[in-house]
Amino acid sequence: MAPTTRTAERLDRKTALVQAAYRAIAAEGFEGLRTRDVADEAGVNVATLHYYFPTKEQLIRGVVEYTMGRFRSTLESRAASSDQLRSHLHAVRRLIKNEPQLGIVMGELALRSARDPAIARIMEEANGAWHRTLRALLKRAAREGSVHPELDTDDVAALLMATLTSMTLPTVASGPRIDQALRQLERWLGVNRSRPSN
Amino acid sequence: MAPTTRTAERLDRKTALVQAAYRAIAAEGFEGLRTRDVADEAGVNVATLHYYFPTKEQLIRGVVEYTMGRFRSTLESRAASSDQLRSHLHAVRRLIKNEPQLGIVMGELALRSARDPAIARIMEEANGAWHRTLRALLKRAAREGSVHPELDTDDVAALLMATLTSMTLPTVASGPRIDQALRQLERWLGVNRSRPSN
DNA sequence: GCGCCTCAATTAAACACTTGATTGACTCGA
DNA sequence: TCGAGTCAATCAAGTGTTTAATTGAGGCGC
Repeated sequence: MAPTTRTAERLDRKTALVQAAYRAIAAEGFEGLRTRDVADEAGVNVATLHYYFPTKEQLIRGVVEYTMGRFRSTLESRAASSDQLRSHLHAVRRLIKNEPQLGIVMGELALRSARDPAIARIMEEANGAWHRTLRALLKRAAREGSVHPELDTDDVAALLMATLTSMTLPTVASGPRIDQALRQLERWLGVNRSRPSN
Repeated sequence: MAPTTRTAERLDRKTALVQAAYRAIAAEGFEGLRTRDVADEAGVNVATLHYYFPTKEQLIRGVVEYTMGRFRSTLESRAASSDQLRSHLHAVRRLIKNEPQLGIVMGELALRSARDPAIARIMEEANGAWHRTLRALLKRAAREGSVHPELDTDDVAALLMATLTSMTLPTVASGPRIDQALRQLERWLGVNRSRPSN
């Protein structure tokens, strides 16, 4: 159970602190983020938190990295064949459904990016990559004939992103409407299972 | 310049406080909402704020009402004829574009609704009304032949809401992608101006 | 008109508690 | 012994809320 080396221990503790902060933000928002609570949750003293993260700001940076990493790993899903597009949509939806905290924290970060240039830059970068990924998936699907070849891939990718991003808002994510929205997207794309392609 | 009656004066001051809080939330989020700052911004003493709003919580309630009212007045737009749908989409987009604060505060409220049942209830109610409005617009458009008659109006309405709601997130609202997304929606709906209907 | 009272509105100054950050001592493995 | 890691205790600056006092407009008897 105990880590073998100092370095691993140190990593463990840092990660534990970041994850505690992540959970705190998910539960109470940035509004309710308290260094004491995070330290308690991680089972250490406040001073220990400040040993690893000199300022609260740097702890937040850690949460940003952790959160984006969590999300990125889903985006890089290596689905099999032609319906990569469909599986991508479902993967994102499943991710938020299985871990609602991730959606909430992403939402908090998105809102914070309006006041925090560092976060804004990171989010913009990630969104750019996401947009390119989606556009590539759409182009391939168009080439393979599973979606209409004359779709404006830029615009469709933007629409997919907007819809998926709206899941970070509890008012959207909680009800049944997000599933309805995704279903309609699949219908229009022609990638829904019941009516395979045309 | 001076209000004529006591009641009007009182209303003015309450409104001034609510609007100051509204601006504070837009600028700093709930995280940065301070009663002193709000009072200062409204040009009164902190105690005066608490004279009108016994607790910070009740001040926030005031902001919720104010914000939802602002949004509702746009939803009830009485556009002319068949392209009510299109004009509704544009009205919402224009609203957020002209007053970015509204989008940000709505986003903050949406996130807060995860921890505040009172806000959750209000937002859910508003979303229900919005969904019904959109569905009605879609059904009328289908009857009039401007959109495909076999669309699942529930699902399309949900998709429209998700896309529009994503505008409350700065990461979406700031770039050009939200306009691309809306353009694509109009294309699929068949309500875009360049290719009127089919 | 004039003195007296009432009361809504407003304020300066606390009050009680929180919060991010620091300090200095202690632990314990290498 | 040395130093990375940890903690109890502490600090300065907030932070929502309250209190006690002041102001000034309106009512009323005279």
